[in-house]
Amino acid sequence: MKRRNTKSKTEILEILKSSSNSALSHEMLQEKLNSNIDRATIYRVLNRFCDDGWVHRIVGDDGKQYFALCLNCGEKKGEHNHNHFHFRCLQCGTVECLENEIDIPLPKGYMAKSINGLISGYCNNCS
Amino acid sequence: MKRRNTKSKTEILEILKSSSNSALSHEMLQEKLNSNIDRATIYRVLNRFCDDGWVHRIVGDDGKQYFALCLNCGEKKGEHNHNHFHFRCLQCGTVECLENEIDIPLPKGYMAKSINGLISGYCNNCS
DNA sequence: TTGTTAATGCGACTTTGTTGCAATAAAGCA
DNA sequence: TGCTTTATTGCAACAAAGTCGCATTAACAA
Ligand SMILES: [Mn+2]
Ligand SMILES: [Mn+2]
Ligand SMILES: [Zn+2]
Ligand SMILES: [Zn+2]
Repeated sequence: MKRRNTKSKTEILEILKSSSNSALSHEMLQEKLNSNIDRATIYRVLNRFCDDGWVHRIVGDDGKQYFALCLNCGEKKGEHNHNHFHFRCLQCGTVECLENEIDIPLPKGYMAKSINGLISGYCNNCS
Repeated sequence: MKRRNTKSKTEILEILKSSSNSALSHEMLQEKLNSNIDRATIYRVLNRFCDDGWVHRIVGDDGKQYFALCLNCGEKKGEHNHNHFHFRCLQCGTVECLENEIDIPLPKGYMAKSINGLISGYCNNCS
C-alpha cells in the first residue's frame, strides 16, 4: 500500500510544519485549515503520519490527542524516540515539546514501548 | 459543604485500598463492585476523592482516567505532589505507580501545575 | 423525630475518536 | 492522453468516556 499525495495530506503537513515545536489537536488543526476537510479524514491523515514516523502523538491530561512533527525526537543518537516531556498551558492551550529527555529506570522485567510525559501549567506568555 | 459517608463512597474506597499501588479505571472499578452503583456516581465519588486529596488521577495514553490512592505522593517532604511516573501494561491493562520522582527543569517563566507521566509497555508478568 | 442538603439514579447530552461503505482521485502504465 | 487500480475521501453511523440537570433519597445534626 503505497502512500499518495493528496491535497489534505499536503495542507495538514504544511500546518504542522508552520506551527513547529507546538503540537496541535484535531480541533486546532481544523481551525487553521483553509479547505473543509472532513474530521475523519484529518484523523486518518494524522494517524498515517504517526504510523510513518513523521509525527508523534501526545495524549494530554485533558484526554485529547495532540500531534507534532518529529523534529528533535532522538535523532542525535540515530534512533527515533519520543522520550521528551511536553507542556500544556492551561490558559492558552498550547502544547509544546520540551527539550529534556526522559530516562526512567523501570523495575526488573518491565519493557517500555512508549512514553507519554506531560506537564500542565502556565506557559511563559500566560504566567 | 460537608462530606457524608455513604455506601458508595465506602465501597469504592475499599476497592481502591485493596488494589493498592495499582490505579483503576472507572470500568475496572465497576467490575469489582458488589452493588450496582451508577456510572455517574462512581465518577462523582472519584472526583470528590481527587478534590479532597485522597486519590490522584492518571490519564492514560489510552485516553482513559485511572485513579489511585495517594500513598507515596511526596509525603516524605511534607508536601503532596504526584510527581511520579506510571506504567500501563498493554497486555493485562494494569496501571501502577512507579517509585521514581520526576523533576523536570522547565524553561524560564513556565509554571507547573500538575504532572502526568506515563510509560506503557509490558509489565513483569506479561513480558 | 424532623429538617436540611449532600449524594444518588437516571436520562440526556457532549466530546473525542473510529469504522463501514460508496464515491473520488492519485499514480502507474498502455 | 486515456485507462486501470486502489489509496483516500466524505458522510453517516457508531462507540466510549465523561459530564450535567433534575427529581428522589438518605446522611447527619439539631
Ligand atoms: Mn514532542
Ligand atoms: Mn501514582
Ligand atoms: Zn499559555
Ligand atoms: Zn501486564
